[in-house]
Amino acid sequence: MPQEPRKSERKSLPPLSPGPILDISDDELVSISVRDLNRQLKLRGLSREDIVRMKQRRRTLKNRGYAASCRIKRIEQKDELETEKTQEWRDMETMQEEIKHMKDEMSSIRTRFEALKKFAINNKIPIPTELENL
Amino acid sequence: MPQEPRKSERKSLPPLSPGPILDISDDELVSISVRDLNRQLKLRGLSREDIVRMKQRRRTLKNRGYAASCRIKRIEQKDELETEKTQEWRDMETMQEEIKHMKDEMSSIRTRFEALKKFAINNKIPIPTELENL
DNA sequence: TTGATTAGTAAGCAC
DNA sequence: GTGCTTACTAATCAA
Repeated sequence: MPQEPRKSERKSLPPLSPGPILDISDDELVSISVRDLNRQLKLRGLSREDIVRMKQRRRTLKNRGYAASCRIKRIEQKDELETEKTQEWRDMETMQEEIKHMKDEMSSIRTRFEALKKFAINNKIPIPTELENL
Repeated sequence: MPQEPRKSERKSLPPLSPGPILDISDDELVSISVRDLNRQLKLRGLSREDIVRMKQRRRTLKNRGYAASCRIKRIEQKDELETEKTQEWRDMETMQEEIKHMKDEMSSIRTRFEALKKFAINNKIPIPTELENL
């Protein structure tokens, strides 16, 4: 099928040339139900060949749409993956901060415990062994 | 361009029909340098039309290859994203465990500190205020 | 000219 | 039949 050259514009395409007898726009042809299409075809008494051609045009138009949704779906899934990755990255940052905070707190506790122990030693206070080590 | 029907086998495709005069396989045609191609074309005295046709066949074969690498690249990038996501998920599990472990440790320390304080109180040992609270 | 990317086409598969 | 997916072609753009 010949295609008009597309400049920098790739969104639309000239409609498929209508059949020699039944002229119907691309939009109509993809929208119409098979029942109604057959009715129109019979009504206008198209030849078997023209009918086959019209069916094929419909199929082609449908395929054009399917291909488009397939591409859209693909980039949406990719975007989704990237979004999830970004979110996970944020979550990890939060957790890293939580860990850092806890480490600081732990270190502070140990320091103060050491001070307490030194106080006990300086004041000759005996501490039970099981309480001595943190 | 007519295409042979592809059964369940979509990896290869029958070669483009060779030009009417210079017969060369698809593989050779895409591999050969422009220089050598021109040389062969001149050598065999092909008509201008045949030359154009041969050039176009070469371009088409090249495009076939480009399209293939493009598809491969796309799925590789997707795999890469998924692999990274999996790794991040593992990292987060590790960090969760680290946090849990630290929480346990912190809780243990507080418990023992309380025991120590109770010991001091029971033994009437005065502890400086600044050492009293963890 | 080459390589990459996009929309569109046709084929095959699954439902 | 319908819808989706894939390989391929042609057009277009960038280098």
